[in-house]
Amino acid sequence: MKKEKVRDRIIRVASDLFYKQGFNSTGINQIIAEADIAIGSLYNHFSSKNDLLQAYLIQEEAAWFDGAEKVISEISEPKEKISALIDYRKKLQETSEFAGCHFIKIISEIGESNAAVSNFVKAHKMKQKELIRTLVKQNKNTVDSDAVTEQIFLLIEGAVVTSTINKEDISFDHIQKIIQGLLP
Amino acid sequence: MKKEKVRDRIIRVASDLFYKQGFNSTGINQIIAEADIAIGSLYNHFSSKNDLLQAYLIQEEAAWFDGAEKVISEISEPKEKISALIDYRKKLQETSEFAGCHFIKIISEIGESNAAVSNFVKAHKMKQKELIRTLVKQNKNTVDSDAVTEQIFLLIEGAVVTSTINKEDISFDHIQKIIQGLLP
DNA sequence: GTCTATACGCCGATAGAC
DNA sequence: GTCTATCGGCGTATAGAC
Repeated sequence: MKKEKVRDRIIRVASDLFYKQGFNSTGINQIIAEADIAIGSLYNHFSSKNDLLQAYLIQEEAAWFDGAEKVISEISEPKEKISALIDYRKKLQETSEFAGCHFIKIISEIGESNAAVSNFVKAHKMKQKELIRTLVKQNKNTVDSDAVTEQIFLLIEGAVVTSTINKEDISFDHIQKIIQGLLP
Repeated sequence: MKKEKVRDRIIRVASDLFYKQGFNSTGINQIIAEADIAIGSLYNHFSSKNDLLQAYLIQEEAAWFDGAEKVISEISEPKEKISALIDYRKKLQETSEFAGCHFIKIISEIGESNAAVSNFVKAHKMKQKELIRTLVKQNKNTVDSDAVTEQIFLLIEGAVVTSTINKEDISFDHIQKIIQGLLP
């Protein structure tokens, strides 16, 4: 196995800290200490903390879709693919100890103060919705695909924030039932 | 009209800043500058920034329920009360320029680092859900009140976070239709 | 109970040696 | 390309005068 590159280690450490304790609560000094590098090395790879934030978001988006598509591709029935997508979100919450959605978190924290980040998150959520729409349309006899897509998307978002606040995953079980009832 | 007390002015200014630019991004110095007081006065009224955070959350919860109950009490039909509650959330988003839910925001920012805050937010969301449950049960011929309550709650939470990211209120129009279709 | 002055530490970022 | 040393500023909080 190839040795992990310095840049990758910085992103990995920073991602973990940004996610677990928040972007503003994570200092450069903590990142370099946990990554076991000097501050000069960090600024050799990233021009600013903001630059590191963007790398973090790009990496998390890639990981999110890689994981989602892997789960979906293992199943043939569209209706079951949608169920698997919800289980995927549920599992992400469980493995992170209900730390929540990376993208909702960062928007909650920085608001509209950084347009690049706002736009990235907006685009990310749109891509998530389009993935749902694709699966809904693959499902035969769905009456109003767009309305069903919207409802599924909103229920998932609601379940994610609710499970983050309550530190439990029962919301995902609720929406599984609702959504399976929605689909023919 | 009675002159606004210093303590109230501090809470008002701090609340606005915590909401609009985030808790961690708001410094004590900014609060005292905008409230036009000295730092000694702030620490005379609040023992720490954390103490001020708690006062902020308590005040926002009171304001939320005052506003919700006012809107609901003006209507007699339970089904229309639920519709009015959704419009209330929509209006809150519009008047804040889609700044989002105070409680989801603070949890996203501080995570589980402050148990008092986590528990307060969890209890607040439970109260919101119980308000919905009361209205659902008042509506005649609802088949499974608890399941419908859960679904309405999750759809509203999903609409709030989605409208915050997209800076638009169309999600509320979507859930109005869905929820009106759910209720007999 | 409001004020000013200040303590002490961490913040992000840069300079320049090697 | 990684390192150490250091900058200027802002963070929360306290002391003590009035």
